[in-house]
Amino acid sequence: MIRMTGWTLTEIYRLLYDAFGPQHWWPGQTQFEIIVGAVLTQNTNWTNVEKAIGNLKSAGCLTPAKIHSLDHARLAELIRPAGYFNIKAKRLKNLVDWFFEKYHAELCNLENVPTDTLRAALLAINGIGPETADSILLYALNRPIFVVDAYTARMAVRHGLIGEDADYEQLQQLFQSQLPSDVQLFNEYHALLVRLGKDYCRPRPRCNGCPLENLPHNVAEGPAV
DNA sequence: GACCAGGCACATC
DNA sequence: GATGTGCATGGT
Repeated sequence: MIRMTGWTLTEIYRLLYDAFGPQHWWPGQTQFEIIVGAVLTQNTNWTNVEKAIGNLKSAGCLTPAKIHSLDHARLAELIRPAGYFNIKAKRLKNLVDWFFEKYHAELCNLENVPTDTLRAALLAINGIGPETADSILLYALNRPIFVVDAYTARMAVRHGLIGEDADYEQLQQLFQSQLPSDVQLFNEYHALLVRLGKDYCRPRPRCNGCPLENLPHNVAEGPAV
């Protein structure tokens, strides 16, 4: 087991959970809403995503069939508050088109598909990268996949858990190899890391009051990963 | 007014 | 294979 900081990922999880409590992720009332949110939140503040999802709901368009049938301009208009609305409209369409053509837009048809197969299929869709695919797998489809994001990378690098040149797959492997394969744990851990990141782990870090401030770290010199 | 946010694809070298 | 750039809104 790697203990470069003297702390295991399980112990770090406990520090975060004790400090912040349960985060109740993913915010979203249905599986499909979570899937849409995963695309809309790309490089965007969640409050902007909420507005876009609100627009889709108000227009009665938060269903696979509606998004499938909407023209690009109308979809882009509805999701405008989430930013990058033209590119995200295409990405949502690509995802929903795949869901229709391959699985007839029925989530139950995904249940028996192995996680690896599903992940590869999602990654093959233009506009769905590793973080978006993994967010869908974990939060919408309840698969035990750890979601890595910029905050995860910053925390792991700054506390010496991994080298700063680590890529997405290496970071994911770090967490998945050291933690039990547990959907609820992966759900809460990622959400807690986002909470940590928002409060303390920005590109210009704040340390005072950080639940991890007593861990050996190099925050002052740490790269803005 | 600058910085940042729960990325990704594509062009260029 | 690594690096740079476009995509865009809204909060701090």
